[in-house]
Amino acid sequence: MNVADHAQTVRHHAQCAHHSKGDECRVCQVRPLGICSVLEPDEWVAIEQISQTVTFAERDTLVSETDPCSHFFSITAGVARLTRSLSDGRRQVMGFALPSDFLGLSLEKAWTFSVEAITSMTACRFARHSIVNLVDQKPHFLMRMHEMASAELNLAQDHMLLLGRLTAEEKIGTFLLEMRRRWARIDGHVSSHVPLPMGRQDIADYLGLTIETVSRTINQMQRDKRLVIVPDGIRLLDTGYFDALSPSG
Amino acid sequence: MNVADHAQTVRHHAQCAHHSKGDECRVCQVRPLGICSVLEPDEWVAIEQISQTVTFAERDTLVSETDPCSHFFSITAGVARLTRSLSDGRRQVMGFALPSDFLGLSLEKAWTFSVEAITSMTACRFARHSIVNLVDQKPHFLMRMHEMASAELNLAQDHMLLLGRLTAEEKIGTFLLEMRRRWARIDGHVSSHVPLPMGRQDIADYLGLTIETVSRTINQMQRDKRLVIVPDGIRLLDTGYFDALSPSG
DNA sequence: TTGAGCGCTTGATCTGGATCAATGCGTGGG
DNA sequence: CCCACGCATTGATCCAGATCAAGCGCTCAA
Repeated sequence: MNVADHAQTVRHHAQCAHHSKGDECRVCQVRPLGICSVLEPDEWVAIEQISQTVTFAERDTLVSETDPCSHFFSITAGVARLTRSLSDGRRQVMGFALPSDFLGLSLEKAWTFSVEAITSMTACRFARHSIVNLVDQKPHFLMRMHEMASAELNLAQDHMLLLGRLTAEEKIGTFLLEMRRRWARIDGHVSSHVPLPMGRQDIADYLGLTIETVSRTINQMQRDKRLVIVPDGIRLLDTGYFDALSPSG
Repeated sequence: MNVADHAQTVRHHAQCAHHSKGDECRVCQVRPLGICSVLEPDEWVAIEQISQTVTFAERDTLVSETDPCSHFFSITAGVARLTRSLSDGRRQVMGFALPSDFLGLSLEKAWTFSVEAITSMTACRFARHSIVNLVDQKPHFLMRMHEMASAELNLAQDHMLLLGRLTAEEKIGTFLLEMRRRWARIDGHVSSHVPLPMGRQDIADYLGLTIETVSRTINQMQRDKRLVIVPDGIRLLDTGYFDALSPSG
């Protein structure tokens, strides 16, 4: 039994405790941003009936690279990392999943990466067959899946350019602006304060660097007054510097 | 007027010359592999009516990174490179498009990469609105698009691991096996002979290396009797070596 | 036939980031 | 309170791959 199955059990108890179904969707903070944003009011019932709220603790594994894909997830709170690993331990972080992100956009029968909770998390969990049924019945839902997968592909291509052709300084600068942009979308406003819940090693494995290079580069930026390191992330001081550093702004 | 528009004109004349529409699809070599594989016989007519055969010469630009997307392409012969470039000239080759590959899977309104012909090419060209209509009317066609885009995303993630975490030798070995696999799918059988129509600089920009490192690594592999360099590519000698080199076989 | 140009190879040297090696430093458990 | 452990930082050194610099060997045009 993997952690995701265990989370289901936990959820089952919680659900029984307050004797209601559907509260979650009505109060969902990320519905306008996530996969559900495409649903009409009369379809909320359908999505609620196939969803379960699940929670994960820091370091829990949501899915493993080798798992068959029995469930999809829509993240409502917390942050996870998506990783692929080689047998010798080398690891690439494919991306970070933030609230409103959907895991399983490809609709494929097996996962191609592991997902691990960086912070404690909550997510809506859907049985794979339920989503496949929904997609068969609601073409606009499939279209939404396709749009989100296409956006992912576009981001993946941005990241290929970063990994293949940017310097360490450019990689870090681009990463910080990317995180600022993603938090702004979730929070509804841009802030110079950029939370970084992931550790230095996760950042290194995302950017194709070592932990030492990540640490040195960020600390050099602090010495140069480009940013300030704060307990949960960084605060950007010289945004002009970062904009000039990053190929796409 | 870009090259793709010019190709349309050329095609228009060719079409008038043999007074027929639809011959192309009936004799299409890549239909079982490409986007059209999902179509039922009665739908061939529909796809024929919205497609035009276009040809490109070596070095032609099919689409530019900044172009709006007015047409999609399904490649029937030849090879192209998909690239993104930085203002200072640094370039990342996002991938190589081979026969049966579709350009425009994301269905988005603008291109996010340039496509340039490496060899002379032929392709089926579709107006964007025609494909969008088809997708609206035929959910299984949208599903096919989604499957192909998901496969692309998966490949992009493989490539992120390659760019971020593999050595030069591993990158080259993985690339050669990837090309062998892709040609095998098109040719219907695996061969130790792997055509490489792209130049060394294209390979370097695909793998995040320099042209010198690509050349040195391939020539070292030849000295080590792992492969033989032939005029149009390479021939693999020691497949065990390459399988061991590549993380995913 | 010649030679100009282009793609590829090869050699010499350099360097950005990796590796190796301590040292802080905050936090939670005993 | 203290200590242990996990993370981050910092310093010293190394090296894979980049950069700089010639050549080589096609092909094609004059």
